[in-house]
Amino acid sequence: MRQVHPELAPRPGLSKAEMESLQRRVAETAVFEDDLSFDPASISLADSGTTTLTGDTDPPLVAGIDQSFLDDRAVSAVVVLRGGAVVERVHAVSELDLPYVPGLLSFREGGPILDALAKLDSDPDLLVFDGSGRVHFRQAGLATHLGVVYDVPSIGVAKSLLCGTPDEDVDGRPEGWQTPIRADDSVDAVGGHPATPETVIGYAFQSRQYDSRPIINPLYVSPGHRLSAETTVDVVSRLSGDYKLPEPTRLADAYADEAKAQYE
DNA sequence: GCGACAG
DNA sequence: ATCTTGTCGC
Repeated sequence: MRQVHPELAPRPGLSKAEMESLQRRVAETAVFEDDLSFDPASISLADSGTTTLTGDTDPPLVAGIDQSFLDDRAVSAVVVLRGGAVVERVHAVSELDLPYVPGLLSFREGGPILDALAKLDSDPDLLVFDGSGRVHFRQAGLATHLGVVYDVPSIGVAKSLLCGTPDEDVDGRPEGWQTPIRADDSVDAVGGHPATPETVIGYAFQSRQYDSRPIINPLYVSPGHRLSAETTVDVVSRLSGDYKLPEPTRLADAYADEAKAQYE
């Protein structure tokens, strides 16, 4: 996978103001509408090989990315799926330069993730990140930032909401439920277009809800790059298996822990 | 000053 | 994110 915009890659040593201005450039470059090389409906977790008889084609390559941490090092893991089959796994251990600061996550975790993605042989059609995409103060969260660097369709899947306002109360919703997340005052304009409450920057999505106890919180999904908010939820639902997190993310999460164990 | 915040 | 025992349920 080649970086189309290496000049926009998160790099260490920038001041807070420089990081924010780089994020504004990323947001200007990002495309929040569908520009895909595959049909979203072809996304599936079913193991479907090529069926010459019907002319079926292989499902798209989807990469799940997640990290685990040791002291001041990050273990970045990437798991690539084609349908429900794992076709490649890579990981990288990198030194962390910055602390976690809300809104600047891509500068702490982005570099380490690029280290892992550089080891990838396959060329994913879609990147699924653990964190926000467009749901971000400058509409340039981790998923947007790295998706733009590679100019590959990307999605952000977060377990909590960074900013924006859900249309409806998200508590105790049934499986499959979803509601738009709209821009609020904390979300900056992009491309001369102000971010108004009409701007849908993501969706709250209840991927799972077990009959029993603890009410499960919804996922907060948002476009990273080259997908609309609507297609983003659709794709995440297609990538959902038996757990709360979409399968690529869940497998990357497990692999990050597995790899981490080798270094401690 | 208050609020409030991905991983 | 990470530190952690037990506990409920399929």
